[in-house]
Amino acid sequence: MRHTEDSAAVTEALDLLREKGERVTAARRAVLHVLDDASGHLCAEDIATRVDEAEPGVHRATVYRSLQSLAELGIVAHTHVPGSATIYHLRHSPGAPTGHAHLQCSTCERFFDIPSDWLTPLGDRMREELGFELEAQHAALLGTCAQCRAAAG
Amino acid sequence: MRHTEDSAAVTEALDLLREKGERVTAARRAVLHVLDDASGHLCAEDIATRVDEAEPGVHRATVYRSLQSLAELGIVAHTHVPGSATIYHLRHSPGAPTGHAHLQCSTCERFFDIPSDWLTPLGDRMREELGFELEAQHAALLGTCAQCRAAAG
DNA sequence: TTATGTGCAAACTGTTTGCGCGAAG
DNA sequence: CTTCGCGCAAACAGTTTGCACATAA
Repeated sequence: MRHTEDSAAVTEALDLLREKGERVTAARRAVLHVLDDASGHLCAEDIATRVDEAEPGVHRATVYRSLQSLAELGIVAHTHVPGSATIYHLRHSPGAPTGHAHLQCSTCERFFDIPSDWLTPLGDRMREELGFELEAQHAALLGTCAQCRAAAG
Repeated sequence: MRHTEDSAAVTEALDLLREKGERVTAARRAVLHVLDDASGHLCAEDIATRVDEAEPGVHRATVYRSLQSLAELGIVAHTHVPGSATIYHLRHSPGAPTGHAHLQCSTCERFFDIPSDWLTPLGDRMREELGFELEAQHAALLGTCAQCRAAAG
């Protein structure tokens, strides 16, 4: 096991694991570190690659299982991306106080974050008229970004 | 080749194919029939199954390819569904004048349609503030439906 | 006749799972 | 010491692709 210093966010997450009676393992610690370091959003495969750099020998399947349990515990959040891999990030990330929804450009495939509250009026309407509770951050929205629109004319 | 009567929508689609110099084949005709008959939204596999009933021997891969070309021609529309198969429907369907966006319940997996214009204010904001052009119908939104919310308490 | 679409099999990506071993508690 | 997580390999779903053959135009 590697003994890199755990950041505040990671320590918090590990404590939460222990509290819930879950085990703290090298793999889970490594996954948390990767997510903590990552500025953007990473898919499981990317995470596996980086985990394997820090903690060689950790299997991809383990990364998937770790992400699953961490998601169930509410430590990480995942966003489904149409037509490609699910992306993951730490839930109570310092940079994101409100929570954010995800936009993906269908052309260049880049992601853009928007504050969740942009979706609040829509969510309200769905609740009122359909009784449907929207989870704004759970699926990426598609469209075309400014750059690609300009490029396309 | 089967000689079932083509509906107006199917005839229109086939004409469009010819106009564009694309070939009218049994497989494509069958795919269009299935989409025309279908009330709800079907994934490629479902379409393949139904196509095979009407036109035995049509390969799944052909259905995928047909859907692809029909989508490029703007005859069918597809919606990516987080975590499962892409769903397809006829573009200028008689029942859907405005176009609709798709909601999926994460619990029971059922779909709900909402008018695209519910997303117009959000789309406007994205365009103004980010230059991002939202394609509201291109990805399903996730949440929890009234029934499942009630069931969960 | 000739380009385009098709059938088939095989690859591919993203993800899950059954099994026995190993390590956290 | 016991249970839970892990590594591994294999399976899975959804989709795409290279190739040779068939067929719409």
